[in-house]
Amino acid sequence: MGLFLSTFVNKVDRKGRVSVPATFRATLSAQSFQGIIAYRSFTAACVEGCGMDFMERLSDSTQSFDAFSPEQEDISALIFADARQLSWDPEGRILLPEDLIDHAGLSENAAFVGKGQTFQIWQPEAYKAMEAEIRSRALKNRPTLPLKPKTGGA
Amino acid sequence: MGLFLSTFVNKVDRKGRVSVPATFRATLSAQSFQGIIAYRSFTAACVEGCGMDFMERLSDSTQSFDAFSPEQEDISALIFADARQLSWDPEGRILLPEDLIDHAGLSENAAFVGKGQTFQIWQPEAYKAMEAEIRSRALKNRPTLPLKPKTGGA
DNA sequence: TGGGTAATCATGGGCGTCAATGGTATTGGC
DNA sequence: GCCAATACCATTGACGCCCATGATTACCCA
Repeated sequence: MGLFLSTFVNKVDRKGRVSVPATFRATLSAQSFQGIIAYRSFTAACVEGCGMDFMERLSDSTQSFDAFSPEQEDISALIFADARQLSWDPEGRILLPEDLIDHAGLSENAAFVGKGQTFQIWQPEAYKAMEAEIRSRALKNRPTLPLKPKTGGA
Repeated sequence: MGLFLSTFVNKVDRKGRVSVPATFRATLSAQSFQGIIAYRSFTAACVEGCGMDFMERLSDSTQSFDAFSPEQEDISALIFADARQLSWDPEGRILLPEDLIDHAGLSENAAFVGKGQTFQIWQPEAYKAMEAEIRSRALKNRPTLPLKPKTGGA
């Protein structure tokens, strides 16, 4: 399937360009759109990233709401209206729009944080702090995850 | 499939012309009608936009109402009767009809707001206000979206 | 096992192209 | 013949593409 794993910190040059980690690009290479979809997280100071396939899955999922329903409206505004298609150049870099940079507080460096099906882009220090917080919470709460049975070969 | 993503603010010139964002034109390029379908939103001060394909899907969906039913009547009046086909010129601009401009309160600029399968055209300030409201609500409510399983190759 | 080599990836900067925009000309309808 | 819609053209500014470079990693062979 191809997952987004690990965390990579890359430089943001003075043009606002930043290299998408090669492994992330490899994960996305089979998709129709050669680039990433990025939108502002509506809960944290970071940028959400994914591929076009995931966006289309999101779109399919909203179909369970009726057209013109309020839920449909909100999700659209938060995600689809905010999403940008950032195609990468031949070297694998994307150009980060100004408001995404502002929202995540990016400056010198950007951290690409794998989250499985998707990934996030953080200001490295901010992510470090967030990670520490999550880790300390995990020590207390011991979160669990019900494992789905393996989907046999098919 | 091709989704309408992101938000683009373009100028409305003194003739009432406005460029349809190139990416929107690209998603519509495969369709039969080279232009957009536009009608007044019946819930907000904006213009709804889509391609001919979506119009036909809407038409199919109204079949779930009985012919001559009140719902069928209403939807027809609200959408089909109000919809117009705006084809773009060689530069990719459409001419906005007067009543659409009035309904959305457009003047200098027009914001093309992607909504996945469709898009909307807003007066930029009005959309900003609407978006801020949705965003603040999202911070409180933390909306979630049940993801449909990936439509495996089949 | 260690050194050398080649390939890949991240980075920096210059240049060409296309999209958005504004204006003018032309055509067709009333 | 006037008004409006559309086609044509010209400008500019952002973005995409090309080059070159450095650094790290992976690979190969002695």
